[in-house]
Amino acid sequence: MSTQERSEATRQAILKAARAVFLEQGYQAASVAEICARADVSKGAFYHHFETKQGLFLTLMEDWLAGIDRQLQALRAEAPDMASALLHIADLAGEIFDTANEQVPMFLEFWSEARHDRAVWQALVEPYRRYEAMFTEWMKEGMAQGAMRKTEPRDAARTLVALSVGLLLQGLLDPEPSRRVETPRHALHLLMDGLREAPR
Amino acid sequence: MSTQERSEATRQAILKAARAVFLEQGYQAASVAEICARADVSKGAFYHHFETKQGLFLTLMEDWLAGIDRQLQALRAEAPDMASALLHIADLAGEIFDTANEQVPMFLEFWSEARHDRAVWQALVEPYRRYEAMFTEWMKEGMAQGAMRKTEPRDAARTLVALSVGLLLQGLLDPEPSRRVETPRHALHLLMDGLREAPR
DNA sequence: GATACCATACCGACCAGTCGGTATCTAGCT
DNA sequence: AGCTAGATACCGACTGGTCGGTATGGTATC
Repeated sequence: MSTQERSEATRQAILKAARAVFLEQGYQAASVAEICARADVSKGAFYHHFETKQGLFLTLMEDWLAGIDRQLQALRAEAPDMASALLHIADLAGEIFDTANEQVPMFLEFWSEARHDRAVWQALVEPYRRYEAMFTEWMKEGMAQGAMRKTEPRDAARTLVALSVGLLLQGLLDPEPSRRVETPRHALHLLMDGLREAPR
Repeated sequence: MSTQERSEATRQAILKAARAVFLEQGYQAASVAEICARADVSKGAFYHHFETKQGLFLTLMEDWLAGIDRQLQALRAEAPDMASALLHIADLAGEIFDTANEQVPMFLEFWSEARHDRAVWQALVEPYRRYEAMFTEWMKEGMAQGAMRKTEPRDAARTLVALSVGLLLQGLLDPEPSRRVETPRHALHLLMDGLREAPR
């Protein structure tokens, strides 16, 4: 293995260990020493690869957000037709949410740290605004294509996001996986019914 | 002021200061010394009134949960008729959520700490289950009274809770208060439309 | 004089980050 | 090919400081 490859491997080992320790103990409680021990790496190596503990945390967050970006882009590419997409999204919701659930604890960790750390806050809010804008566009398309009734697209998008976030967090409280699949499916159906056509 | 009163005042001062410091810095980062300084009280006083830092945190959480309990009981007492309650809840949602928003940061603090602390976790999950059961009952009543269409009441309740939690967290990201009022109103309307009668 | 209430000094553990040093590799020169 | 200067990757002891919690003592109230 070349030096470069070894270096990259060390870096990845640190990132992996850090993710685990942050999840177990939380960002604040996690110690650099333990991350190093878990990665089987010295403190020198740690500070060679990362500026500070916060810097490492931000790197982790950027990687995570990049993953979300990719998933969303893929989702959009797969279903260019909003009408059919919205019809099926509720049926898929169960699965989607069950897989996403692994990442939720880290998401919570990012969020709660963001509340007390300017840099983390910035790095989290900016993508959130992007996602909100993106979903709003989707909603507009859905309305234009007649797949859903006309309402404030931005509020509709925010509602979808809020419900998703709520469902994911709810999943954390639930030990039984069946509810983590069924409730989102049901929930998205309910919301989509409300979004489809005015009843009454 | 009697000794008892003074003692109680000290206790309350500590609780108040602790709330502020926990909100500003988070549970882990908050130091007992700073809480004492903020409450203008010595460390001796602190450890006279509370077992540990965690004990204080749990007390804070119990008080907070007791407040929720009271609010929910009041809500239920005010609207014994589920049919009309569900019809109006969406219109009221904006206000409700705007007032509730002050408490959300503390809620997040409880939740994220619960992920890493057994005792906190237990103290948080148990009431959550109670609330879920309570909402489920409300949904059942709503269905029995013909105010909403028949679906899984438990999933419907969980959906309502999830959406609420999501909206509250979303409010944290939003600096402009108008969205904090409008989005919940809109969101609850959408969900209630889905809950009312099957469209298609 | 017993007890509840509070103050202060202090302890051992721990923590993020530093720093002097080593080992390995690469580039350029001869 | 052999040699060397410098860069890169890494090591681990150490520092200055903070933390939660305790031990001990004082004082006002019952």
